[in-house]
Amino acid sequence: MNIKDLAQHLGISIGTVSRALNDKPDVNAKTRERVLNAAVELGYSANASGRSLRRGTTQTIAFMLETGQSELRSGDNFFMRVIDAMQAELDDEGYDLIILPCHSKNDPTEFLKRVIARGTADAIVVTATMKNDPRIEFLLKSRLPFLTLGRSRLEDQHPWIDLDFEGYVEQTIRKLVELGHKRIAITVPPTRSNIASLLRETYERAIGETGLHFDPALIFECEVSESGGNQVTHQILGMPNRATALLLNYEPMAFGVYSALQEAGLSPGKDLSVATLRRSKLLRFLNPPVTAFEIDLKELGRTIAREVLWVLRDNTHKTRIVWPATMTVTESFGPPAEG
Amino acid sequence: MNIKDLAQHLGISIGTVSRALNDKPDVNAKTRERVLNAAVELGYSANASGRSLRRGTTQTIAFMLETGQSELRSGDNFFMRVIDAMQAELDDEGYDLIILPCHSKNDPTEFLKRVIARGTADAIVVTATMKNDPRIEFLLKSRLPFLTLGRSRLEDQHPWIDLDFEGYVEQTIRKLVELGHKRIAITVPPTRSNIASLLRETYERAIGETGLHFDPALIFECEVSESGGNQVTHQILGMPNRATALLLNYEPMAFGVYSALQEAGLSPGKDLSVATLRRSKLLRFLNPPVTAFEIDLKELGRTIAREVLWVLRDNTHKTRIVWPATMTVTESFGPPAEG
DNA sequence: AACGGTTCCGAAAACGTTTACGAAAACTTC
DNA sequence: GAAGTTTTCGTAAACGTTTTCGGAACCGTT
Repeated sequence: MNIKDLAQHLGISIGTVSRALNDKPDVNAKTRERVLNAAVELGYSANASGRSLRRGTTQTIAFMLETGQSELRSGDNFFMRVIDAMQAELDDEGYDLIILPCHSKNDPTEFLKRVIARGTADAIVVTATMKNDPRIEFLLKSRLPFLTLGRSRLEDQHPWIDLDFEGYVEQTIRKLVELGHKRIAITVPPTRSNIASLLRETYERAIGETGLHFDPALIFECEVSESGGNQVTHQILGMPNRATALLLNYEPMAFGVYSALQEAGLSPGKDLSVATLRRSKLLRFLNPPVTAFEIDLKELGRTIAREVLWVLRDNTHKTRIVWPATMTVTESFGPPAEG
Repeated sequence: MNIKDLAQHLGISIGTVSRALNDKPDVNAKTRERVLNAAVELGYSANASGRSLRRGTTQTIAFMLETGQSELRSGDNFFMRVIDAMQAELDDEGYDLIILPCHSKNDPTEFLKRVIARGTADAIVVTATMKNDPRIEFLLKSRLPFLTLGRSRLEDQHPWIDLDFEGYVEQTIRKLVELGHKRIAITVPPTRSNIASLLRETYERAIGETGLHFDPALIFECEVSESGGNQVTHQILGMPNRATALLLNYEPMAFGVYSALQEAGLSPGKDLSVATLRRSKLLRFLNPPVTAFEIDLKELGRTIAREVLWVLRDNTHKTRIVWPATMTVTESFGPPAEG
């Protein structure tokens, strides 16, 4: 089913058929209708390769995610929800979404280079940004419009959307200080991710602003997983002058924290106040419920879609969005245990 | 960076460049090497549209998943893991994997039709099959090679890979009967999915084989979610002659079951034996651990990749794979409570 | 030096579109 | 009814690649 077949079937030229299908002005209303009807009747849809080749555009947005990373495996499918909403929004604009899973064993920059050279997508969204991200440096030099989900060292040079990690750290610390806490611990991923440095910096600043003593020993590099939460809790319990509160950055870690406390005969909110970033359905099964921040993933996905299209159409558009998260304080917060 | 630019830079014709890059026989070893070197040096990679147009093949496998479905939201990212392994395997064979998220608000058959007409992929993997699946009927009429992850009414006419739901139901029932259970309940999704009918049929057959009385009231249609598990447990506890065991089909449901039991002052394994299909990391946080079946998702992903390529290269190849799951019996199984 | 046989390469067609261009036809205006 | 204007359509080039085909260039053999 070519455009040639379709034209032959209608007895007109392929040029006219193409114009009719693409809503070009110079085609008679009658013939346009004939063409449109025949197209749906014969199930014609323009071949993607031919169209892309001629147009130089693929009507496709790529979402690059590095699989094999634990952060993808978020208990409640962070990415699935975002992708879902993105697809819906892009579809409305006539764009396809393709997800490029770049396995962690591959060099992501090489992967990107190939994607660009081959012209698989008109724009790309990259996730899991690092402070120093070679992918971003490469994309900046390339011509491909892109948007990052996460900031970087070069954040003033590229459009990005990121979660409000500062708000998370600041609000929880403020609340904990109100409750009387003096030794507040935080976990950071043991990676070069931008999240890690952002958490560190914000933590130090927020602690300073409250007038508390900043103790680097309260920053725990730990695996972003349930067992990571477990380990860090054991470490805290073994400290001489132990922390009375703990900030997590990945919700499944809370399970590890809770189970470690339980083993020790301690309880969250009494012996250790616990907070985590994203409220997910999973967390319902923690008792007591954990203080967490709600994020509207559906709207986030829609926004990413809209913004990447904006960047695509106007490469001067500067997206700088800190995506809000709203705190819900629960019984996992309480005054610090006596000394 | 065209092939034309590359050829010009080398002072040879584009035909030779193409032949060199594609390992065709009739090109001098020296010039081939020159071409290859220049290609990596200048970062040339053949444009996808041009190549696809000429070749009639896209070197791309599509993985269609319908988002917005609760089953995708599996606690431990069933699909993410499968996709991860698929991508790695396909990459080795020079194929790209693209994921087509078809939002549930769209008509999946229309979606497919467009994908095929536009020629976005050389083959497609469809998931979440239904007993009567219009997508499969459509694909059978089309020329596009495909593989389903899940069986259907037409399972003898198309290649498929599916989980061993029969094994799951049969083995758990046999074990429960050994323990003395007489009233064994099962949950099935309230959809027209093939899984639902497969579970029903196997349940009835397996119950019959053990000589137990088959009671249709022990089949519970319920939401495939935590709250679904919660609701069904409440229903069971309210029954006059209540079930003493429950088979789930989606691991997060176990959380709902456990919490419902806890509210009622009952405990899993003592008052209600509980089993579920897929052991995931999530389940570690259930106490007592739940009897579950392990599935090797990495190998499953690899196998899907290999099989879909096989089907692509030889359309007579008949994939019929029931993917094994191995049971681990835990304290969530026990003899039935006294009556 | 003529000849058959390789080896290598360039020219050109083809894949399915879109679009610039020009021309035919229809319609207006005097 | 001629001239100008508008509407509508066909022709052909172009996008970047692969591949067929034919022919140079080279080799060795007579």
